[in-house]
Amino acid sequence: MCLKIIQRFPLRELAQYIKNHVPGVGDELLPDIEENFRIRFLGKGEHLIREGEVCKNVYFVKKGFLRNYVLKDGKDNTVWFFFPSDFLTVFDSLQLKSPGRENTEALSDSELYWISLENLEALNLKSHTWERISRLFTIQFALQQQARLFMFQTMNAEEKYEYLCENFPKIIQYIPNQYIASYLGITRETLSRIRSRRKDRR
Amino acid sequence: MCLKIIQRFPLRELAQYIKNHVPGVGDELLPDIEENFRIRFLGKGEHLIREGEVCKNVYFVKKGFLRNYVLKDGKDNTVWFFFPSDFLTVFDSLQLKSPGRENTEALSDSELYWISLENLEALNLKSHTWERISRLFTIQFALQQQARLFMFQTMNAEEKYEYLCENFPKIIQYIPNQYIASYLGITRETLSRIRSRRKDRR
DNA sequence: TGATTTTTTTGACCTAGATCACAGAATTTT
DNA sequence: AAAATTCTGTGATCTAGGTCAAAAAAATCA
Repeated sequence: MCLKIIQRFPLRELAQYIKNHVPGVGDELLPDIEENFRIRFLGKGEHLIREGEVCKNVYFVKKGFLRNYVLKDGKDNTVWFFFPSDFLTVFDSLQLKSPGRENTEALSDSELYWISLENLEALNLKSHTWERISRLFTIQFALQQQARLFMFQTMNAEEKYEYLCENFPKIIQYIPNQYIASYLGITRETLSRIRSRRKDRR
Repeated sequence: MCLKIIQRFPLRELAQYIKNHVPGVGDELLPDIEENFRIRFLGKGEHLIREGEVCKNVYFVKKGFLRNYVLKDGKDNTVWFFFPSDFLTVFDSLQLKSPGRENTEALSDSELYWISLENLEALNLKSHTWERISRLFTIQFALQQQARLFMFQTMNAEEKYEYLCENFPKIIQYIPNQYIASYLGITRETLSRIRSRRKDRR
């Protein structure tokens, strides 16, 4: 009885998050969650995923913040930042079961829950509800990608930074400028100049 | 009996496409497809969707090719091209039920099947199989967005064009260069110079 | 088929943002 | 707290790709 409570306790963020984001879903998921998710700790600076690996898991950030990046011609391109209550994976590697180009680095001490794709797909096959949950989170991912693509296709350096300030204040607040620049596809120097011009204007 | 065959006939591309792309799915979908999809014709140059509208349907291209584009500061940004057997919608507008920024233009006389999101969601709710089909096609969409984003973040003009030639020869083959340029986020002039340099080299 | 419109190419120039090179601030380590 | 490292800011240049203009080629129309 007491053990049961202790077991459940660590996964409450995840269960709560799903309940908040998928209408009509309740506590019936808890047993599946408990059986299938595990926890993993990462120290600041440690890597969770390296390019060339096939990513076989989906992670959920309990604590900390992390960054996915791709190296191309020695240049560091930040793909995404992850904060508590974000799902983290290398989407193409996971879905295509092929080696990925992305690396995942912990920017602070972090705690993650994770499930293997194999187990997640078993849940999706077994239960319409899990299939629906997976679909809804895939929609969220697709919406993020689409919005970011729109940013890259239509905005200049300054507009991209403004967009970030308005829509992702958490990134501005917690992430070092060098990574923000690499996330926006501009150099540290350009970002620095944008920031100082911006300060002048007010 | 004969009527039934006639009714079914026009939707065979769609049913076949789903069967080809979703493992373990067979003819049991046909009644749902017949009941929920309608056909629509568009002449070359006609618009299917205008910015500012809430897109409430998902389309499937039976014949022709089309283009989604966004206008920003008078500049035309091509978002995507659609060919036979592609699904077409304005994803964010559809999912968020909010006015979209995209326009859809037929680049040739076209025929589309379409279903309302309302009816599609009813199928998703009623049937685990439809939920799965929807999830798998959402994954495909997300993969496309991710790959395109990678292109924008990491490639220069010439690399983007090479990437297109290798991965989307259909676009090179059928689409006027001005739209290819706008799809790559470069000017017609730059594309023209890349193409002539390329011709020189061989 | 020739006339008109649209698209593509080519050249001369320009500019947003990159690169290079340091100096000053912050962090982190000892 | 001093030393070492890692970040951020600023100036001087450079360059990929944009802009403008006008000709050549291709597609559409009558």
